[in-house]
Amino acid sequence: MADGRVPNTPSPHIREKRRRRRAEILHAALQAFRENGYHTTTLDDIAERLGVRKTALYHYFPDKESILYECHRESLGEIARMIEEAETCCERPAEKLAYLIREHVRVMTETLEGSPLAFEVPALSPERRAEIIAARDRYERVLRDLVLEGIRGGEFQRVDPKIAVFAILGAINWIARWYRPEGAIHADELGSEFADYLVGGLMCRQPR
Amino acid sequence: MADGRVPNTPSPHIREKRRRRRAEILHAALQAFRENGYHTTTLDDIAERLGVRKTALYHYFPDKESILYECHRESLGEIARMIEEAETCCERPAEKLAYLIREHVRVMTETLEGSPLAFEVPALSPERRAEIIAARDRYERVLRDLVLEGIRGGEFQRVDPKIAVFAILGAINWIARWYRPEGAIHADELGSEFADYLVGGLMCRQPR
DNA sequence: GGCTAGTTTGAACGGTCGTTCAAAAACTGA
DNA sequence: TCAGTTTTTGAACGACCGTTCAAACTAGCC
Repeated sequence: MADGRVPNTPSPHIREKRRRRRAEILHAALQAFRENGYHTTTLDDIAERLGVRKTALYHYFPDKESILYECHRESLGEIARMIEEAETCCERPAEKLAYLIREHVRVMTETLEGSPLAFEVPALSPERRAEIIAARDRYERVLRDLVLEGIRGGEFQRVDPKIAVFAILGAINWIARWYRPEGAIHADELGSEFADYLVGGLMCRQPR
Repeated sequence: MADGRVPNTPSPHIREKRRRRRAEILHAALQAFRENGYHTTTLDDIAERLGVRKTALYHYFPDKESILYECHRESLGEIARMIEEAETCCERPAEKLAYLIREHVRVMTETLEGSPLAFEVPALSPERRAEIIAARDRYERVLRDLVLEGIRGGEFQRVDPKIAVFAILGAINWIARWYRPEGAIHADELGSEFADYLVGGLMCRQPR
């Protein structure tokens, strides 16, 4: 018993299988959160979508909150990726901003399938909430700097960047409250309309 | 005992006192909902703010959900009043829309003190939820018609009215997520900036 | 001052739901 | 096929919290 054996590191196949199962759980949870919100979805709800008992979930996540937390981390990862891409693919602030809006809308509709994740931050423990909020703040700062840059360059009107960015994020996050994947409004059309509207509202009225 | 006496109708003074107490409870509840959200605030939380035990609340409301429901009704009442005023005080669609946005922002910051009421609709029972959603839909329709009118009159760009209105309401409702009464951003400045930005984004770029 | 109606309280109940745990089942790899 | 590991299960616990209720307290009113 007291052999010096290190716990076996699992085989790649097992590892991969587990990773996929975790992703499945997160996906089921996200759907449940979308339909009922975090607090009213029970672990049974999530488990039922996977054809399994709720106790099985504990093999993958230590508690319910961790499931929510991982959902947040994933979507914030996408946002971060999005920001990097905006740097390389666009030049002017207006273009970058439009790109970020379109991509954020895409994340909302595709990855999250309209799940109101951003609404559930208060459900996290203080430490995790702080982490998620910090990441969100970094994102907001990028957007504010973009607006500021646009104003300084004479492209944008002299708005309060903070207020403008809150308006933009509000419009985007609110998507979770009405968007339905099977609905009439098409996702990429939505992204373009939002980008036109929200960037257009910033542009100076009389060009040059 | 079996005298034919009808249960006394309470005196005006008593009636008024009770009305005020109900309002106090709703106010305390609204603050609690703002800080913790509906599901995580307990009746104890609300009662504690009033220096009273939770069971006292049952003298005024039959259950927790009814408290949330009355909060919704009150704020929807304000919205309805706001719509009527917009009819009489403004002419052109752009003006009406700007007026409604400013007023809605005022309701969000003053009456609700930033409480994210609009986020808590799913917590209501099906019937009540339906009622609140119906009222909200009527409001959205007013806004959509306004946008449509603006487009037809050549004032606004040819956007999808549905999408534009969702963006506007998202921006406004999101205020509850970041606005703090004691914060740096002043409430009426906020309303004006929102109106300028969100109506401006709809206007045709090259006026005549 | 005393009767009545209005208000608050403390104790307790009961349901829901997250969580624990030991045992069973299914799967992996030789 | 079989030992070892991973995954799932069922039963049960326990905490939290909305709710009930009878009793105590308070305020209005003649």
